[in-house]
Amino acid sequence: MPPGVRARARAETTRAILDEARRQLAEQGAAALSLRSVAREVGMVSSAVYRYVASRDELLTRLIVEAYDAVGERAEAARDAGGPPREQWRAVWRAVRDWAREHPAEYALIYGSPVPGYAAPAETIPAAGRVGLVLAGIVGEHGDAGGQESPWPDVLRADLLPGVPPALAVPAIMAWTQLYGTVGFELFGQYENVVDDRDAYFDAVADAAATSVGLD
Amino acid sequence: MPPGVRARARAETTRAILDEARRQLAEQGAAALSLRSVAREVGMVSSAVYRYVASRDELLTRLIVEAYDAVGERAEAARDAGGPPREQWRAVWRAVRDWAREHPAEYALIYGSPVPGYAAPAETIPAAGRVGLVLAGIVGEHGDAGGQESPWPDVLRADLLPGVPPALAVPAIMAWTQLYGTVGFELFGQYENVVDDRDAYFDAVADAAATSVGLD
DNA sequence: GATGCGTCAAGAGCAGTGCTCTCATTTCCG
DNA sequence: CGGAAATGAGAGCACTGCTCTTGACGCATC
Repeated sequence: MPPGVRARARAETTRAILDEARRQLAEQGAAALSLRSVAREVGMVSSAVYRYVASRDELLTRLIVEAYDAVGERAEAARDAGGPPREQWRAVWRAVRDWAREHPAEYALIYGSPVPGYAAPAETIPAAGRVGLVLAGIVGEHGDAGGQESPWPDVLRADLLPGVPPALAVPAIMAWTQLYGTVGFELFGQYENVVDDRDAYFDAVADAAATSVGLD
Repeated sequence: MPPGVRARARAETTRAILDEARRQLAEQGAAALSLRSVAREVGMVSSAVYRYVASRDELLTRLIVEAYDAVGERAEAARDAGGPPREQWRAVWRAVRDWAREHPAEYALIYGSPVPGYAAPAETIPAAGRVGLVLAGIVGEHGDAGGQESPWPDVLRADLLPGVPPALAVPAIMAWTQLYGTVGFELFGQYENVVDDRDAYFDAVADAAATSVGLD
């Protein structure tokens, strides 16, 4: 069965709407994203857009999933480029940072303050975990806990990071947090007049984090 | 000269507007904050509010400054409660986290994604630095660099953290970032299904950070 | 091949927003 | 006391998300 003219047109229109929405998101941020102006730009009347997208919130949800997937893909590609563990780790960190700097509005959408009145629906959850999985994978494969008992309290959900030694689980979560904290602070201007050489600082943070999760 | 009826009324009206705005911010978030509904609630017509607040952005700016001051005050109070350095450090961390959990919308306003189209004006800068100053103060007073050369690249603005040993400056910035990263992740739901015991986890992070900046 | 079902775009309309302008009233100060 | 400044009210503009109705079109079935 060929998709049929109608199905094809629908797919194309949907794509056009999402693309235009992402464009506007990138240009003016999530709060300024307007269904009406997306419609205008795509060349239809606002009410017609509702045939393709149930609401403004649903449009945002789709953009969120796409963003999670985009950064996740970049992180996975960085990991797959190989090299020694520490280099892999740094490559993934850099990939996240680079993606964030290329797509600040999308980064803000997924890691910034939640859009008010908007609760992330379930379909975003798997996409949201991809970067974390990549980091956990590196730690699980190459992290050296030093053969010690875990000095950390037992605070994580069980089976959260399979393959990661218990003594490295908490450090891994801390490192994951540090990654997004650092990228967020840089992106949202908190390092203005604080950190001069952002590249070098970021690499230093990545390296410190690598040490904390037992790489090398 | 007594302030006069007019000046007093003006101060009261301004206060009422700001209070109502903060209430709405707390209840529905920054994007849902509407000058018109603030006006309604305060009991005047929307155009009259513009006699007190130049624009919605200016209203947000005032709320931002008040929020920075509030969390800064709490952090200073925690430091001033005394105790050994490590305890002081943890108290400040907890103060920030507690304030954030009590005022999530305000926290999101100052540390979340910037409201689109909104650039933080200069008057927010001093207020924004208060918590960082508190942390830097503790490190400067009690941080022990171990007498070593700084293994960190020279990436920070000169004279940024007076009194802090050079070897501890980068760790201090990293710790400051980690604090807000951790609080933000908890607040914005990234630890959902990840970290079970948030209190214990947070204390563990605070402790690790304390060690990294040479406390004890 | 004609027909009727379901999808689709368009338009009008509702309630809300930020912001500006005008106008009347009130308070203050010389 | 009278003019100047400050204040509040109202109308109005251009915009938003979203709903409902109306008319046209593609397409599978009879």
